[in-house]
Amino acid sequence: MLKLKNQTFLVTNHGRFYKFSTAAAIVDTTITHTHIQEVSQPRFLPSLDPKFYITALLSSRNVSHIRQVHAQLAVNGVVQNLTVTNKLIYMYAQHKVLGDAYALFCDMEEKDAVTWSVMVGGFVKGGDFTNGFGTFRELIRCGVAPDNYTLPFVIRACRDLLDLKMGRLIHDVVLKHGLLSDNFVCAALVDMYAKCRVIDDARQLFDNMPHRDLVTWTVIIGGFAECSNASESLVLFDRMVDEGVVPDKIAMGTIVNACAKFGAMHKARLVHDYICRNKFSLDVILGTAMIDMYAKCGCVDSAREIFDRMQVKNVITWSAMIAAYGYHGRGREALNIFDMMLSSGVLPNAITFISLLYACSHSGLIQEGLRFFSLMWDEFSVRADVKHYTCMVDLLGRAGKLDEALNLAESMAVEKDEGLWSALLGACRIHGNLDLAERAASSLLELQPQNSGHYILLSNIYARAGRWKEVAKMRNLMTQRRLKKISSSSWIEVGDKNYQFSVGDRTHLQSENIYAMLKSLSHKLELAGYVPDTNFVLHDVDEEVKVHMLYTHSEKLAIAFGLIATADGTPIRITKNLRVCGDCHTFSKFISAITQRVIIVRDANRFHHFREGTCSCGDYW
DNA sequence: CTAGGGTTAG
Repeated sequence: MLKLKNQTFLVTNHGRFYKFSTAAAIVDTTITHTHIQEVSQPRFLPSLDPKFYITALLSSRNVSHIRQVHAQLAVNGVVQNLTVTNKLIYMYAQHKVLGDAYALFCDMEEKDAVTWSVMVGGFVKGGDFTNGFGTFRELIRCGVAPDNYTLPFVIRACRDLLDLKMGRLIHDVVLKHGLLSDNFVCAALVDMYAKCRVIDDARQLFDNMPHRDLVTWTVIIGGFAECSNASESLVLFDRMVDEGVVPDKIAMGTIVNACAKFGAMHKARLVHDYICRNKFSLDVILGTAMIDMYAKCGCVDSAREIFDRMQVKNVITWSAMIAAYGYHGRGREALNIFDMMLSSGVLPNAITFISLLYACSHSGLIQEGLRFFSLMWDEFSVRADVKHYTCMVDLLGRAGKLDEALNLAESMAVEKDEGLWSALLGACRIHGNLDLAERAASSLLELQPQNSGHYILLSNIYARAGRWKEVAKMRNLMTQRRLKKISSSSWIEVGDKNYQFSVGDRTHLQSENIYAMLKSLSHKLELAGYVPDTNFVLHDVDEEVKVHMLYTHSEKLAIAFGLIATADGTPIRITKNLRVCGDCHTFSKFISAITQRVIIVRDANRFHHFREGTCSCGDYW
């Protein structure tokens, strides 16, 4: 061992030098492992029982502690012990010192299965997927058999990267080594397929598992929710409980999220009840999820109750509550929560400000919105990104300040995305600025060439201006590019059941009645002055077909079903997984007027209350 | 000595 300058130590091991700084080189091994500490002069003991080092590493609380043990190991030659070195690599990786972990890994003359999985896992957990895959490839190249520890890590990397192609390759490796029977491996595959939205493959693996454990259940339940299959998600949860698998708080969090996503109020109450009965603590994650669930089921006051009862709140909790008030059009209360947040000493982040600015725009709080927009950088060093600008464009646009909205968008340093152009387009709706609308729509088309809605929109803007050549061009482009339909669903809850409708849905048992209801309504709607906004249908189809197409929106189907299935006086609550088109809003407005029913539409997490032909919530339809 | 699922916005 050499002492360099007076603070640095070099320790040799197998002819290789390890460099340690002051804190690193010193371990007083005469005292127990819990007392690793700095002393002025290093005192080294001869090699000790590997177990000692393991315990020392286990109690290391920071990188400097790990380095100290490492130094001691190097001096005493214990580094050559596989178990100890593996643990050392593991600890370095845990503390995200991947360079040191890898240096050690490369130095090892002999590696075992643990060494490989610790290294692959270290890279993947640290988010370094390239090196994670690289190390895995190296493992294969060295003729080592991948095992049930290593594989979940690489599968997880595929999941995080949404790399389905690689995922399928790894799936083959799993089959080749007969490891599908391992729950960790299989659950990872199910999760990977679900996150890549190949839910059928996930389901198939899941169904073929002999002993499904809680994690796999959680993964598939969350997977179906993520893939917008509400009924399967909720049903699977019940099936899991029926089969005697006891959910933990993570599983509860998953089902809470499913309820939030689908606005499944009845189920939400049951889940809440289950959580109370089984005495789950309202930890910060589950509590926050429940706030979100109640808010997205339309019950912002229940959300607030949970919020008030939570002992620990983090920035996500506060942001969720602000967002909840925001999309219910209760802007003042959202601002109030923000003030409380600041008083409690929690710092807002970028998402907090998105929620806050949205709350302002949906409640018409123009001045406040502008104030927060400048304050976020000046006082909280949160830089405005495109989402914040979108909120501001929305806010100014709704207020009729189209020029200011445009100026703001122009002044942005960041690139405009789809949401920003949509907000500008929304602003154009109010003030009919054709040039800007055309620009916005063509930008949308450029950004999302696969979204057929943009083509139709632009085509109609041209049609309105009588530019038929361009209309034809749009039509041709659409056929050329063989566009996928954007799939959109609506959910409605009647009693304790949830019903899902997709565009043009005829699978529902009461389809006949639903379409008959829409037909019988159409006359009354017409009398009331409802003119279908054919903006959202292609221009060169027959008028009759057009009107038919208008009545096949998932939301309208759901509302018609709601009129049939619910008792008079019950508000109809619809949840939609995409932002609804303008005509759906107009439609809802007229339906609420002629039927005297309250219709609550939730889309893209915004709530619109239609009562006797009016819409609250700062919407400009 | 190694392993998995969960919170806000979009």
